[in-house]
Amino acid sequence: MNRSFFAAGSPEVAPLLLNKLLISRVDGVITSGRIVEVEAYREDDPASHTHRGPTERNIAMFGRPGHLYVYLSYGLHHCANVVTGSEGTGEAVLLRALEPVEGIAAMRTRRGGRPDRELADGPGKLCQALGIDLSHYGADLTETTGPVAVVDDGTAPPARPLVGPRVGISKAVDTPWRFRVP
DNA sequence: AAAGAGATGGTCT
DNA sequence: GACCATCTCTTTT
Repeated sequence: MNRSFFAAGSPEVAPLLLNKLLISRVDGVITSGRIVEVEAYREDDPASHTHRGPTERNIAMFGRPGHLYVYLSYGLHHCANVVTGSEGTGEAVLLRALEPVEGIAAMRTRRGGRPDRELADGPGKLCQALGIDLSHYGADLTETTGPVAVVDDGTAPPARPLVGPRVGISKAVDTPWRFRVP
């Protein structure tokens, strides 16, 4: 993807990320999935990690767009975000679900032999399936030779994405910034 | 089918 | 010391 794609605000970029591919190359294994569910976050948003300004954890969200923000959720799971907006604005799009495309056998192994339907249908699950963790913090997603990348394979985003409230948050629960492929 | 609870550790107050 | 941008397993309808 061109870097300019990521320069708009997270609520604008989020639906455009639908149907893009997320590709990882970890331990020499290539796995990929189509992005089918996302959520937008930004600094003026009480539910965002950046709402109280830059910290060591969230600094990537204030960095250049098109890079990866990863954090540890509930001490157990990793969650992957695409940084958007201009540098310094503190916004990102959380990747919530993928439809597995490539390397499905490796995903099954990483996911402990769970049913295929549950390989990447959650933010923690997709990171486990693709092998994404804190070692990929800040990775350049526009660099296709890097460990993690967002790629446009020509599939257009849905004309009418499903829109709804975000999940798993306790503040700004009514802000409709979750987008899904129908 | 739905609801509840435990796991588990970093981050921020 | 409280609070999580979650997942899985167990228990209850």
